[in-house]
Amino acid sequence: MTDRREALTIGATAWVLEHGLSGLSLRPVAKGLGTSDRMLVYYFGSKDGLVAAITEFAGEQLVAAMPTIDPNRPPRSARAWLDQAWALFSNPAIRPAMQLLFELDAVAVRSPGPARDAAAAVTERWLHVVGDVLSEFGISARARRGLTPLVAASLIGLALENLITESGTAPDALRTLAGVIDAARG
Amino acid sequence: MTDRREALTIGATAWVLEHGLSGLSLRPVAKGLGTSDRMLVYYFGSKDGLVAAITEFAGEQLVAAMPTIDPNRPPRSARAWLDQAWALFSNPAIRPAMQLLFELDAVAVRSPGPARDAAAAVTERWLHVVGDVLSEFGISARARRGLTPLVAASLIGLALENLITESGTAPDALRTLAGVIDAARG
DNA sequence: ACAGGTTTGTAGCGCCCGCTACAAGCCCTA
DNA sequence: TAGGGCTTGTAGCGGGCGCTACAAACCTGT
Repeated sequence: MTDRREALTIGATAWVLEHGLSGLSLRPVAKGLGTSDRMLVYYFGSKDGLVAAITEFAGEQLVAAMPTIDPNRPPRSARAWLDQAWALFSNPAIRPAMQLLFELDAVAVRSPGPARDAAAAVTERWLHVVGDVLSEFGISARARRGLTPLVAASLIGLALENLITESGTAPDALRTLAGVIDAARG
Repeated sequence: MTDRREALTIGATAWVLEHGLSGLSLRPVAKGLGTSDRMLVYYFGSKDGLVAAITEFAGEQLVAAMPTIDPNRPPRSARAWLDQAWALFSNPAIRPAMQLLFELDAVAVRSPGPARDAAAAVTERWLHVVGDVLSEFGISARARRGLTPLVAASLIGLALENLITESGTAPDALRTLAGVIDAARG
């Protein structure tokens, strides 16, 4: 049934969030889900099918988790939104998702396929979200053209750096970035 | 002998640049190098030893390839240096190295070990290089504090985005970033 | 109650994996 | 030239891999 397949997809994605995508093999995943490799092949056709389903679902989850603007609590400044976004990116509970994102990126960078599709969707959505936020702050379309990809790339780069080195430079960078955004409001 | 080990490390790194690090297994690598898996185990102790040697060497290579300032041809503006750095990052010949960098990052993000050490070394070196460049442009230490990690993270984020989506937003972002740097020269 | 399609369990095939035992080859010293 | 360590080739072990054949169990509509 489709329900069962969805449940397995959700469970397998959770397994991947915890254990990583790279070393995935059917039997351990199946055991973790209380089923057998036979069933995973039955529902997903092959290991590639399972991985595709996981990446697709994980991509949707990541897109849904983007730190957009809450209409009920609109941030009062660029700084406030950046802090809000950074609090999400550096939240330990979100860490597995960030790890999976960069794992997807690594696969996507080397070859096309479901991983690249998912990574590209997440990236484009992220650009869109940042663009909306900047628009909300009254930044002109002309200024947004360069500022949107700059802000989006900065946050991704800082998140990656933060996961690797924990050097703690992000707050300073975010303060500077907030100044850049404020200056663009004109 | 140590010479043989170094030669195998170099060759294995080249193999990984072409084929990726994640699916590495001894026999294909050995065949590619004209030797046997037996020899790789002999010289590196185990597969983990080989991977550690590769990541370490690749990390050194990446560090050595950073787009620092050429004293003979100092760039005349932030824009010029950014263009120079971006030309390197988006150079097709460098692409395998960028792919390996993000593959190392993905491993590093999930667990400590040689990959994290290498990735952290590359990241810190990159921060250092960017800091030097900004200093060269006469930007104060105070302004550099936030600007250095911002510029470093931006370029990494843009490089990643560029490899995944080829959306072509990087030039606009770089133009904006150049304006930010120039403004900081005060 | 029963037939027929859908779902699941058992067993195992062939393959590649990391790694090792063993012996032969090699080269340097005496 | 003989000995003895460093280096290499051959063969294979145990195990996990993706995947499949086959049959039992299950559910559903009549």
